[in-house]
Amino acid sequence: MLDINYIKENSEFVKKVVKYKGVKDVDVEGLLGIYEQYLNVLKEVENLRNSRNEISSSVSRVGGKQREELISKATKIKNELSEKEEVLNDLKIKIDATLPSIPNVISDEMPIGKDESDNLVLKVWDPEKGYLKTDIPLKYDDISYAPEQKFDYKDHIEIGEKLDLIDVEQSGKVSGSRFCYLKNEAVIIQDAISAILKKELLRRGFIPFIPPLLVKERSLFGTSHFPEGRSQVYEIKNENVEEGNSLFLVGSSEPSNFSYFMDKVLKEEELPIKVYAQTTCFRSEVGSWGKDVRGIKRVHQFDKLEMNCVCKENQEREVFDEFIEINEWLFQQLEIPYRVINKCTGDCGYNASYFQYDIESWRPGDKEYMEAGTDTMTTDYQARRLNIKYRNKEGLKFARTVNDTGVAFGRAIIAILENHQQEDGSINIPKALHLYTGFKKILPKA
RNA sequence: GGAGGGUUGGCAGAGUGGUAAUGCAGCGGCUUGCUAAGCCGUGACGGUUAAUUCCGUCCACAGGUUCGAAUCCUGUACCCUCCGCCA
Repeated sequence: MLDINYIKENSEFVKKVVKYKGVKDVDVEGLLGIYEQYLNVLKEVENLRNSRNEISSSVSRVGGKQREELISKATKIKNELSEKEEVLNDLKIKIDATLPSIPNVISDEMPIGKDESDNLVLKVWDPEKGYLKTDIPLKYDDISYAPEQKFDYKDHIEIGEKLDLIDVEQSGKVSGSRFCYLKNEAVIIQDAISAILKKELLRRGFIPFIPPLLVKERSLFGTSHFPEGRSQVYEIKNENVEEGNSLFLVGSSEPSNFSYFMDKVLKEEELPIKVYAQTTCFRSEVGSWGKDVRGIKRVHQFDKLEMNCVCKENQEREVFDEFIEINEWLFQQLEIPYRVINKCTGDCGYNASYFQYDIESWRPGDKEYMEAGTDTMTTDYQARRLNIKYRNKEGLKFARTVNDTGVAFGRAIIAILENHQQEDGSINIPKALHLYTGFKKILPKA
């Protein structure tokens, strides 16, 4: 959420950002108009309250007729006040309904563009060649630099079925479309990736979390997943939920993790606080019917290790850079070709985004780069909504938040199966995982 | 599922109808001959002002009663204790 006074002072910039991000049904001028009205009524109300308070405090000091007069005077003010307060309240409700839908402003490093085709490719890495020379500006849609096909590559679902790693037939019977059973070595690979990443994160001073996965509305509002992304979220609502209140299944542990700091005042010296949480995530995926229907790329339930950071002003860029460095480190460990993308205004996810990178891994099975993780700076946009503050010499300040997909396991497994497949149908396991998998190869079943 | 207690500033903790004590921490200042010190100031948010000016709001949240509510009434949320049931 933006500070309304910031919007007032930077209205032209905010209006531009709304346009660049393609956010609909947001009227910045209208909001500022209502705010002006609100301030006018607020002044009247405060003046009336002042008179009432003055009279009231003198009532107890006098007696008799004088007292009667003061009380009747105060009663008159009281009636006038309640009318004005009603007007004030209505204006406040309008502001509260509109203000959260104003998106965060953007970094001057964020490219301005309509959709993903305007994203910038920052760097490309290949296990055999290392970083590619990218002196020519690379277009998002141009994937000519992707690794060469040495034989006829299969996609992960074909590999998964053949090697008995993925079963989407039975999950269809059990739970419907877009679920899966992971089996055998696929599960062990997930555990191994988890192990090497957690080791690295602990070395870097992260705090491990196991957070709640069912949360109240406030948490999802706080990270700006609500109200915009409400349809993406499963609502748990029946007589078994306490006191009839709905709970929501998180689509990422980000809301749970940041909500740990909700309504807290942190000490300046304890920042930055970096946490990670490996959790199951649930997404309804409405509106993406027909897209990525094959396999486990886009499913209703998947496991993810999320990295989050609460920090102070001026620390956020350093954290953002560390997060993407960790993402790159992991994919290099897994020996998977990837590229790093600077997301443009039209494709930068939710309203909180100030600056955002994606890491995309190569999928030889479908000949595409696939989003594997997102690193986002949100300034104090989420911290305002969650009321996360820290104290420094100047007083209380809103904290900054940075979030990043440490690893989305399903997609990492897709990348490993597809990139490390051999012509004989086996899969080579990246060296970094050997200690944890206990095997170096997945062999075709007899 | 049943019964009871509770929620006050960053933290601790008074206050039961007249407008939020006190201690600690943090921050600012003074003192530095009295010894890991002492003294003074300082809650948050909003509006307003030349201003460290003035005003308003805030005692979990939302209503109500009252000239006036942390205090009385109603509802809700959350925490704790005990009983029951169960993993």
